[in-house]
Order: sequence, then C-alpha cells, then structure tokens
Amino acid sequence: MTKRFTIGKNERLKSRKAIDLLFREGKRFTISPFRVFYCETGQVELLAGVGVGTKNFKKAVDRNRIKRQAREAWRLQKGQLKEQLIQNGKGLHVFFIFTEKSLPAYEQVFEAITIIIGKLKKLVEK
RNA sequence: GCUACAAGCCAGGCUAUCGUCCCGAUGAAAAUCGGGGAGGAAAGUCCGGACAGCACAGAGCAAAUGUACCGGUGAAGAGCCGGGUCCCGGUUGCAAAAUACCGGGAACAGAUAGUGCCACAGAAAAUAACUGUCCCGUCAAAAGCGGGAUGAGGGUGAAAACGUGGGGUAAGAGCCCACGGCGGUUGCUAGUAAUAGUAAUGGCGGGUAAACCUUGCAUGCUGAAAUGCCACAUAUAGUAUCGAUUGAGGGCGGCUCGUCCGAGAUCCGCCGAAAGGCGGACACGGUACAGGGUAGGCAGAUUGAUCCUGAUAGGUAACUACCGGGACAGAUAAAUGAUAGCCCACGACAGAAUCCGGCUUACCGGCUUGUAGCUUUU
RNA sequence: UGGGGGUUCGCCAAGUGGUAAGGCACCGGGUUUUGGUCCCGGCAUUCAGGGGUUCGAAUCCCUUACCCCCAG
Repeated sequence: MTKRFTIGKNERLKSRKAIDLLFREGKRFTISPFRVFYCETGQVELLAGVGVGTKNFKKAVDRNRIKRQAREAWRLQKGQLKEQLIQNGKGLHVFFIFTEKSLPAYEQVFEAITIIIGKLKKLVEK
C-alpha cells in the first residue's frame, strides 16, 4: 500500500527492441502537449517511457526538465491504472512524446497526464 | 568610504514527506538500513594528447594539410611565462618622430628566387612608350621634319622611382659631395638567443605572401556507436580463390627500392603417336563476395601526465622537486526531481555520456586582492 | 559522436578583391471611360553579428550566432 508511487528500473520501458515494436505496430492518440503510443502485451506489466525531440528544444536542460515533470506526474497517478491491469490480467507499454515548442508549466503536464490515464483506463476496459 | 580597471574565488541555504541512479551490509527473495550522486563553463568542438583498431612493422622523394621573432615551461599544442623588434595611446615636461616612464596590440620567415594583381584617375602602377628639355642636321631664321642625348618636369592617386641642400652638365639624373633615412654583407662589443651598439664595405628596383608561391619545422589513417571477450543463433555452411617452382604484369597510402598477388610456363595425374587439351578433388584452414542470424551481457569505463591545499627548496615568472592533509558521479531510452515551510543578498548562464590539458563563448549577483583617481580624518 | 555546406531587398536569387545584376512583389506616373495588359521611373547608408589583412572586402582570414545536410 505504501509503495504505490514508485517508478523504478523495472517499471520503465527499457528495451530498444520493445520501443521499436511499439512505434511500428502500436496504436496512438494525441492529447494537448503529448502524443501517446501504447500497445497491449500478454504479461501483467505496465512500462512507460518519455521522449522530447531535439528539434523543439535545443538545450539539454529544457529537455531534461520536461522529461522529469512528465515522469513525476505519471508516478503519482498511475496507481489505479495498474490495479485495473492486474484485475484484467493484461499488460501495457506506453510512450509519451512531447510535441509543443514552448516550456510547459508543471500543472499543465499534470492535467494532461490525468486525461491520458483516464483514456487508457477506458481502452483497457474494452 | 566611493568609482573605474585587472586577477582569483563562490554560484542560494536549511528542514520534512514522496521518488530516482550507483556502492556497501543484511536477506532465499521481496525489501530494509547506511553512504555517495553534474559545471565553471559539463557548452562550442577551435587546438593538443592519452587509449584502441587498421596500415607500415623499413629508407628516400613528391604531394597534401598545418605552422612561422627568440628563450623557457609542459606529456603536447595555435596554451602559459619572460625577453626582443615594430605600431598605437597616455603621463611628466618648454619640447617625447628618434630618447624617460606607464599601458595596450601584432598570422613580427621571405617582395633582391619566380609568377600574378594594383579598379577609377593619371603620360606612366613598374618594363617601356607618350609629352617635355637639350644638342646636331635640314632651312636665311623660326616653326615643322629627321637623327641623337636625357630620365621625373607632366594637374592624378592609397601608393610615383631615398629626402633636403650644394656641386656638376649642352640639358639632366645618387652622376658626385654633406647631413639624414632604409635595409644587405663582414668584423668587434654585450647577450644562451632574438637583437642592440659600433666600424668598414658596397647599395637604395613601390605595395600585396589573411594571391600563387619559396624556405624551415611538424604530421600514416580512423575514432569509444573505436575495440576485445562471452552467450544466443543460423549451417552435418553457398560461390570464388589460395595453401609446389619460376614469372610478363599488377597491387600495397602517390613514386622508387622493398614487399605481396599473379595470366602463362614448369611440376603431378589423366587422355593422346606427337602437338596439345582437361583436371589438381574431399577434409581442414585463410581471404573476398553473396545471403542469413543476433543486437543480450561483461570488459573498455571512471584513481589519473588528476585536482585543491599547507610548509620547505630552486626559478624574475610560467613551473618544478619533495613532505603532509583533503577530494574525485558513472547511467546505457540514459539517475539530481516534486510538494510544503522558513531565512537572506530573492537565485544568472546552464545538465556529465571514454578520459585528460588548454582556448573561446554565455552568465543575476556576491566576496577577496592589487593598481589608479576623488573625498574625509589624523 | 564525427564530418560537410549555407546566411545578399518583403520572396527567389547573380555577383571569387574595385559604383551590389536580374525577376516577382510594392510605390509613383503614363496609356484606357474604368480595371487588367503594356510603357517609364523609384526601391540594399548595416551583404547574419563582431574583429583583422588590404589603398579598398559581400568576396580573403579569425571568431560568434542561426539554419540545413550526411555517416552509423
């Protein structure tokens, strides 16, 4: 119960192969600053990753900041989605890509992740 | 105390909760506990290395690229320190082009090795020609014409054939002389040297080498996604060629020696009377090509020419030697974040990816030291 | 990580040391009853920014900024 807000090594999308597969064959949708790729898997797991393009943000500091904000928002809100997956016996790979060109506020990112998780929950339910 | 400049240092702090990467301990595991976790520029990639692979395992020449006052320093450099020469600015002073002091700058080898270029203007942009001046001839004389001498007088221009004065001459010219300027050669003195001073000698034919170039020196090429190992995986593995001697010729970073490959010939086997023709298999190993598979892990890889600091010694200094103390992240889709509170100067530029030494650029503000100026007090 | 190229008027661009071509667009005038077409004229004081070499830089050199491309 206390370890719900984690984002450790085994909860991140790490394999290059899995990411390539996700981009090639996964489904996708766009919600304000993010484009989301997702793909259901057989094992019970929930892996996530974040990316920011060099084209929109030239400075590494800005890219790191957005990735950290997105990861923080995901960490705090993914609990319910994971419980649902465990109940249904499904797994899910998710990848976020930031598409805006200006630096966002943290609240903006947090709200966007809330909406995305709501949508993912509906998709899992089907 | 204030202002300006230069150099160096710091780069918000603390507490709580949640979260993250690495290391250690406990544990069968899950996990828990403890410790550590971006910079002065981590950046640009402008230089120099370390390290690794390939080539050569050699020598010489050429090309290409870079570089260029001298000495030192350092692993090395286009870095740093010191010195020289030239240029610019300031101060003192009646006066500072050359001379005193202070500060700043310099891609400061060569223009008498050669080639090219120098718009417009100007007679002419480097060799002359044109115009002019003077002499002679022609002619009664002048002009004109012809022959000869001469070289800066010719409005320009960024730049005009060492400058000024005198002599000299038919007219002139460094043609000669005096003073001054510039650079060459030789000698002496000082200095490690660049160079400076001085004497003699023989000159004074613009600029541009960040135009080509010449001279000296340096450099093999490619970069950690390099590279090595293990596991998985095709495949009881496809094609070509090699694993005897000589050798036209060809390749090896361009060339030569050198070295490697090599049609053909020789050799062996078969056919054939001979000439000649065909073949040198399989297996194993090497090389090249085609196709297929894998794309996980470990090493490289984070302590090294290390950095900071104190004392001593050497040195003008950069720096060096030695002794003592302290510090140093290590991921592999990639770690430092979020929330709340308090304090203050209200927080800039900005995020490691193989590692070091420099340079350059970005930067809110604060502190220290030095120099100069102004003001106050003694 | 390593390498290559570019930046000239509002847009497309030429210009390889000597007054910065040209087209489109724009502005003014003419022709026409009006508009279009056509004709004439105008439009770069800073050639991405800074510094240097040169008598003289868009051009040569150094440096900074931005943009594009390539290899794996």
